[in-house]
Amino acid sequence: MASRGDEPQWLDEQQQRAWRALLVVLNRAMPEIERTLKEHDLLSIQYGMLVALAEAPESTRRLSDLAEDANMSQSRLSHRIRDLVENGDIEVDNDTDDGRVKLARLTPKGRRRLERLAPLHVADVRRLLFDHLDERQTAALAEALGTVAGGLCDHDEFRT
Amino acid sequence: MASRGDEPQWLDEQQQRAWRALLVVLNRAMPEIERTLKEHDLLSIQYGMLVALAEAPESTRRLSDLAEDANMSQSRLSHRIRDLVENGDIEVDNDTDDGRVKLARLTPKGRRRLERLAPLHVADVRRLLFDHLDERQTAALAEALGTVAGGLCDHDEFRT
DNA sequence: CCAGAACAGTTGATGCGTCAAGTACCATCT
DNA sequence: AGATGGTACTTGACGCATCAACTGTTCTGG
Repeated sequence: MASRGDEPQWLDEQQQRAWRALLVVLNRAMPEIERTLKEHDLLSIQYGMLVALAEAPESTRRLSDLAEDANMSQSRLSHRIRDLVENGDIEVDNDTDDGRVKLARLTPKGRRRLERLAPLHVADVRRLLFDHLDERQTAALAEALGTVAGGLCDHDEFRT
Repeated sequence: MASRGDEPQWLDEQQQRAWRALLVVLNRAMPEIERTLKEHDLLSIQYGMLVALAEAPESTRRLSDLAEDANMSQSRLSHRIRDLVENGDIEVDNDTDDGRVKLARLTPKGRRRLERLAPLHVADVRRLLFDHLDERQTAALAEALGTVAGGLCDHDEFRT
């Protein structure tokens, strides 16, 4: 561990390198990935919603859980789910147990759409990120980012 | 499932883990970092512009180079630089050599602003990312992301 | 030279994300 | 039962990013 200083605590050289590289990845790779999805009339946040539903039991999730998955506000979810419903990819029903809750369900049409898009999306991710990395680097990346992600989610659970 | 050369090429388990963790980092850490800057009336893209200028010789860069740094469109830069100019953090002058070009220069006021904000920004980055990682993980992250970033920039330079 | 292409930057319209305010429902306590 | 507070979701306004269209400047080939 670095010196637990009282001073501003700058980033050391490794941290600086990692941080700047992360920003480059965000600024270069992400827009391109988004672009491919947008050519098929989906935002990446909507793609994520379809994936979350496809992986859920009964292809169904509460809207608030769906929002939590992607760390997005309920407002944003409400806005972005409209298109998916109008397009017939998702159906939304009131929960019979709790009148406040609504349940989103992936329709067969939505699933087909996801299955059609997934290979294109994965191809982007591979081309932009993983084609540059060997197995060792990929494992190291998964471990480091996984640790950070775990920390972020734990930390979030303590928030009020 | 035979491995024929023309099938979709899914992500293997490590890649899947790395990719999902990266998305979590983006969705959780980045908004929080942005939030701190916004409390001081700066977008993170504007913070990046100030940093780029502070590191440039004469604290000066061409607008188009500034846009290239952050991989943003000239249009976006044009919109976002307005506030910085109006606020006196940056001054913009025509290049005497090339009538098309404008040069952005960080003012002393802008530099003070940056120096005031940097510690807060770094504290966020440390808290959200690097406090979760030991030295080995940080080095691995820097190496892997650095490789990806290098690949992205090289690839970009070949585009036209 | 000069015509066209390429480069540098700006502007305005449109769509998405954020925020504040609102409706509706449920849980708890007295 | 009624009051209070918390949860789930929607809506509309506003700010930022994207895109297309535009002005103005420099470069290039004939």
